[in-house]
Amino acid sequence: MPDPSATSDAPVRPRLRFAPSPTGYLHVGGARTALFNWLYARHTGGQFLLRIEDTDRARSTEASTRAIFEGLQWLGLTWDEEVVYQGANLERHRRDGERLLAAGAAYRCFCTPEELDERRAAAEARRETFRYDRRCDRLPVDDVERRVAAGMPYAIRFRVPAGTIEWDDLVHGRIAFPNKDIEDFVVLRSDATPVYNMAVVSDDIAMRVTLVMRGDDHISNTPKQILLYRALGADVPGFAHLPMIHGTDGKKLSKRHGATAVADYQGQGILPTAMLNFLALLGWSPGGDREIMTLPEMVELFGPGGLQRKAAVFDPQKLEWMNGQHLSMMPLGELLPRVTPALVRAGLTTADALAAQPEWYAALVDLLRVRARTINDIVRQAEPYLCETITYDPEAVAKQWKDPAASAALLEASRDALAASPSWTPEALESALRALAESRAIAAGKLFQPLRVALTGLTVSPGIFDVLVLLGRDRALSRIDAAIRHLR
RNA sequence: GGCGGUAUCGUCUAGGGGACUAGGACGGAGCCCUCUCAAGGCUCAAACACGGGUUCGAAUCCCGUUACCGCUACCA
Repeated sequence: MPDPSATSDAPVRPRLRFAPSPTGYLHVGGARTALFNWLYARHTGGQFLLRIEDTDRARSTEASTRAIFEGLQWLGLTWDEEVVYQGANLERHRRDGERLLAAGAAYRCFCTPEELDERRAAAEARRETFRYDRRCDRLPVDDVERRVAAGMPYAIRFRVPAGTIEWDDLVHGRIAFPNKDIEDFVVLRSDATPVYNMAVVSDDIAMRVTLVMRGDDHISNTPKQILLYRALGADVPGFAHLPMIHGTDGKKLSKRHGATAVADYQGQGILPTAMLNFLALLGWSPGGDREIMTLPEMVELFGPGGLQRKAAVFDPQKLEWMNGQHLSMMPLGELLPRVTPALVRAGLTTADALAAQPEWYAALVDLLRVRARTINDIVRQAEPYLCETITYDPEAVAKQWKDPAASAALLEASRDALAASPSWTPEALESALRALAESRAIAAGKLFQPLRVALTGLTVSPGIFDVLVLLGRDRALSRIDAAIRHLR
């Protein structure tokens, strides 16, 4: 059996990259871009690479880089190979820029940024479109040499040839830009640092990226980049431009819209798998009515055919609903380790205490998760079962213990019926209480609701018999006693 | 302004010339279940931006218009 990778015509495995700038936290738009790149790579058996675009020294921070790693790790979007730091490749970017000059694809431009600004302003005042007029490209050779010899600073500008640049975008189909609309752009500044498009193309070539998948705000950068690939003699990769994510008001998602960092959602008790599922559906659909998916299912179903061209609005409500779905379907064994730290952080218990009674703990979470949409919801509901004393919710008292004397009497009867039950199981307790209700000719609910307040202090909880069992005989009976004392 | 992109219920979307009286989901309204709250089940309201073509036939193809978004730097 020949090794397929050894044959020269073996298909190239796709190589994709996620290339965030470390200028803040990992936001949901970036997370979705990462997800789509990751899904494509995993689906095709390709590679998913990570590049930190830290060339903007002023805005890049180490904390942001860490936040990106942590966000990606939390989501489970693992990357292949070493992380590439763009800043480390500055020398190559410069060499590639100079290669352009040497090859005659670019020229020296002695116009200063100030002069350019002036001309741009003047053109604008005349209501004309400003485009660099190539004056430096028309400088006589000896003039250029004289200026260089004199140490005059210059930028390196790419000479855009005539023609049209077009490509088949994986999400948009064919996109074309007439070259006349692309001005001769700077690739190396006068301080010899590379400009964004130069650095990106240089790195993507070096990383052997075959598919550039990114936000569609980069569509107009693409023709310039294609020009650079060609001038550098490199293969042009494929492109896939994903739609933006907007806030509820239809504008580009920003801090104004509240939580935009994936860490925010982590803090709200959203599960990574739900976050991923939700993000996947923002701009992609597997077709048909499929909505709830696990990560492996997404990997299997993912394809460029389902990619959307229109910007999507981020709807936190649907995210929460989806999280509830994932909360319910996730194996308890996976859920528990995520709930425990939240419970501990809330000061309701300790990890050791929970570990001491694993079955009880599992039963508790299993009961609570049905009516929770986030892990934080579970935490909010867990207090009556984890803490020794409870507080009575004033509204619950007002509603269910309207007549204290009558309520106390009812509780007393319930207490006796429960205490007399031969076993402390949901079934036995239920028949005990229902028999009591029947003997008194009252609706069972008239018994259950006041009892619920006595047991939990609240008007809402899991089924009353489950609560009774969860609390255990001693604790349940003593809480009823306490409620009776409170009422008298 | 120039260039590019986009346009199906409030939102996410299915749809890729006839199967569309346009389907699903979130959210909303209501009903059922029921010890509360959830979950679940059922029902209802809710959309093809507009105008021209092409075609026997258009949500689907083409062209305009409009609206929205992006880019337009020696930012990334």
